[in-house]
Amino acid sequence: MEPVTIALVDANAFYASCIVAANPALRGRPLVVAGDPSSRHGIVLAASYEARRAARGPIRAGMPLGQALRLLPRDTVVVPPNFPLYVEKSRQMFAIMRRFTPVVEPASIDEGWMDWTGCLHLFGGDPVAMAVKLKEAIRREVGITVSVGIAWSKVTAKMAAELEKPDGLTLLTPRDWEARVWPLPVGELYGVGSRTVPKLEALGIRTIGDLARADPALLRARFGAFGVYMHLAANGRDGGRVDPQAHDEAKSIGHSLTLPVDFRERDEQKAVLLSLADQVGRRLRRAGYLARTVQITIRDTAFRTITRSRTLAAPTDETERIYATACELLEAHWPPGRPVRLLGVAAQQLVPAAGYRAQLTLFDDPAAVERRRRVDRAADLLRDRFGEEAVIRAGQLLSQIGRRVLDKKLHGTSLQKDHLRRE
DNA sequence: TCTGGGGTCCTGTCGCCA
DNA sequence: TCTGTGGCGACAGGACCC
Repeated sequence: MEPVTIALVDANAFYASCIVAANPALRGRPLVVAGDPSSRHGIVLAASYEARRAARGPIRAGMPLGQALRLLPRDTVVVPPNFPLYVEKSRQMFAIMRRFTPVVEPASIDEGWMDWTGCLHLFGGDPVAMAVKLKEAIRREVGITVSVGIAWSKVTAKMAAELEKPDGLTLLTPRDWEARVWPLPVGELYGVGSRTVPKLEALGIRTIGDLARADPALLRARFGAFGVYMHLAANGRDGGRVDPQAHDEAKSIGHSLTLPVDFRERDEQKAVLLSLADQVGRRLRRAGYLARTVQITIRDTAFRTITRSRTLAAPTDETERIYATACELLEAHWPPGRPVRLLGVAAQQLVPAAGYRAQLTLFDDPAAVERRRRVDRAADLLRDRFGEEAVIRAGQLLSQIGRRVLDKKLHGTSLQKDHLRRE
């Protein structure tokens, strides 16, 4: 029998819980965290359990705010997101988890896996006793509740945590798996989303149990490697191991922004790209990476999204190069005058900057490289000292777009992933 | 109803090259 | 020299997660 020593800790309605922890007067009231609909950011990021219980239908993250409010009671409190607060609460939560074991793998800002194999003896070998202590410490010190699932692998622990929310504690053994997990709809399995469910149903697979009993050869033929994963996961044999280093190396760094109104003018579009490239470059430099590839994302008024990328002659962390490449991609793939709803810039194919920089001048005019580096370094220093708004690039000022448009969403969200990586 | 922003991983296609 | 093949990187898109 597999040892039951893998835990998943999942903060409940995390953004909403953080707001309540910081403003106890809101406790017990239906509350949703949502962006501003007037700038087309009006979707639900989180809903408190009071709100979910009081609603006349399911309230899900990602739902348009207007739609949610029609289901919610009139006295629902709508609050804007506060990303620095979430980052701080998340740091506190993971610090507590690491007091119990160093083997912690963050999955996102609000959940992470733990491997208790080496520390369970400190709690008399009782995983439930350990989970009780952990939940109590997080509740007392962070002011939020978490659901803990304990099982024998990452996916089984995740499924265990999903069985009881909020403030749950579920220990799942291989013996329980069939009885408790197999009856669930197949879309409840971690990794099976809304696109896959209809395809599985077309094969007569409606529950996780159906999936577990399905012919693995059929699943492989229909879904490839993903089919193999689904079959193993449905049988509780995903084999996932907790890897504390899993997020130490970033694979991409990107920013995107839904514009308050569609932008037609090239100047306006480029001003947005500059702001996004600036943010991406700053994060690259801060994290010590160079990017080989620059990708842009464009979403049109009909919500169709394209991505276009270019691999550079030499990797870079310079704002100006990232911006120039983003502009080239825009010019090459988006006709002038065509309106844009969203723009994004991402750095991919990252390599550590240490030890690489000396080679860069082989590809470029050394004086120009040095000048750009000094501009970036000066801007970074000013922002470190005086805040993100201390430096605005000329291209942004010259455009007709107000700072309001560019700044609001860009800062803060980038912290979500960076803080998961240990310095 | 009117649709955010941050990511990761996988797959298919195409061109290049041995 | 011609043709086939297989590996690989670049590129684009899709699906999923919170």
